[in-house]
Amino acid sequence: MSPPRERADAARNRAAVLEAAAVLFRERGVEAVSMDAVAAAAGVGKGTLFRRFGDKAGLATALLDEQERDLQEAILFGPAPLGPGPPGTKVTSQERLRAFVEAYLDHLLGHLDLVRVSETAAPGARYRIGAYRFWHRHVALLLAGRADPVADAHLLLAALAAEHVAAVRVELGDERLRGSLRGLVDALTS
Amino acid sequence: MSPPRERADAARNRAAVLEAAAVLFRERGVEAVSMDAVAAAAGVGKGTLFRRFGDKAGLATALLDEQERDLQEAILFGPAPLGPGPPGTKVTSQERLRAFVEAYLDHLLGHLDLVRVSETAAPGARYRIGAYRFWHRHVALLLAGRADPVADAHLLLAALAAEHVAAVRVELGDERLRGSLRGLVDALTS
DNA sequence: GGCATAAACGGACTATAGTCCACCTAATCC
DNA sequence: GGATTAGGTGGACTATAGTCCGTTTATGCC
Repeated sequence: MSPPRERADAARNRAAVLEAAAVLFRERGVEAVSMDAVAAAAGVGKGTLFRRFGDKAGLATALLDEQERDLQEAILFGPAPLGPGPPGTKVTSQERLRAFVEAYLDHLLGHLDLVRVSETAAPGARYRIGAYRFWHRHVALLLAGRADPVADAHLLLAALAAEHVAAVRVELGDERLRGSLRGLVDALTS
Repeated sequence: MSPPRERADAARNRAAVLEAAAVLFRERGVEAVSMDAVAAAAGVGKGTLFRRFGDKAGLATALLDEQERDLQEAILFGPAPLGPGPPGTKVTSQERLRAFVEAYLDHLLGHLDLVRVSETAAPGARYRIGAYRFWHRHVALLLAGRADPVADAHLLLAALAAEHVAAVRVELGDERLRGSLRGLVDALTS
């Protein structure tokens, strides 16, 4: 079974779409850009755009993919406290969880509109994409001491939903937002 | 300044729309009903429907209004632990918060699709509607012991967002969902 | 009752997401 | 290099949310 490679025209168009979308989103804001506009700017038909990315959330997810990979890498293999550090490193779950929340918030606040679209375009979209599963698994592992780490991990991630963070940020500002999340981590790992 | 009363035709149409919407939503599910269908069933033009309710979220909010009023009444004036009870009643903030979360979950799970639409139709819709403000104020008062009750109240309500509850419920079931929320309340009021 | 007016009405209109399918082409095999 | 074909392409099409504005009507006043 030779792995069926991606066809050259497909690869070209995928790159063109991502490039065009990145530019348009930066110039006009994610919300204000229609899928028609992205297709036109990429020199591609609507059908191609949707076949490849499914919907606007899929396009946003694809654009976020690279940055999220970096963060995921750092969590799995990077230095403590975000990552596990080299073998023998001493770091508590609480420290790692705090570091995760900080890092995730940095990531989120840096791409808030994009994440928001990727999470809210379709109902339940957030919970189906691979990234959520990754964050959830990581947090659940760090909450191993709790009665129901899986449920509690969802709870913590609810407070990190783009929609929620966007709304609360406007009212309270970044600092109080960060503070309350630190408080939550502490409350869950005390 | 005599208060300008609602015109008779307006009142009639408002009632017709709410009635028609309630029936259609029950029969076909909230998601599957278009605004056109609601307007047609109510014997009303699209313009009238949108003028009055703004958008689909507004319509859902109007439908929820009555039930939410009951809950709000019970919180403000009803018997303990959900309400304050008669003067002199002894009830802790933790007890009242637990009761609120239980009662709100009952309400939410009973109208999940409707609440979901009311919260997610427009970006940030959830945080602007009056009901959210009410729940937030109530929770913040009960969290008076915390360093930042306002921020922490948003945190707790994030875990009660319809989108979140709908997704987690499917994975964990109602019991574990309730359990994790009880755990959060305890963690925030310890 | 007739009139003035502000409010409400409703359907045509626009914009956008997302689907569908007839056609095209890159890769493969001989 | 020509035939084969899986997969890709793109634009016409549908469905729906939401807007606009000319027309209608309830209401208060004379």
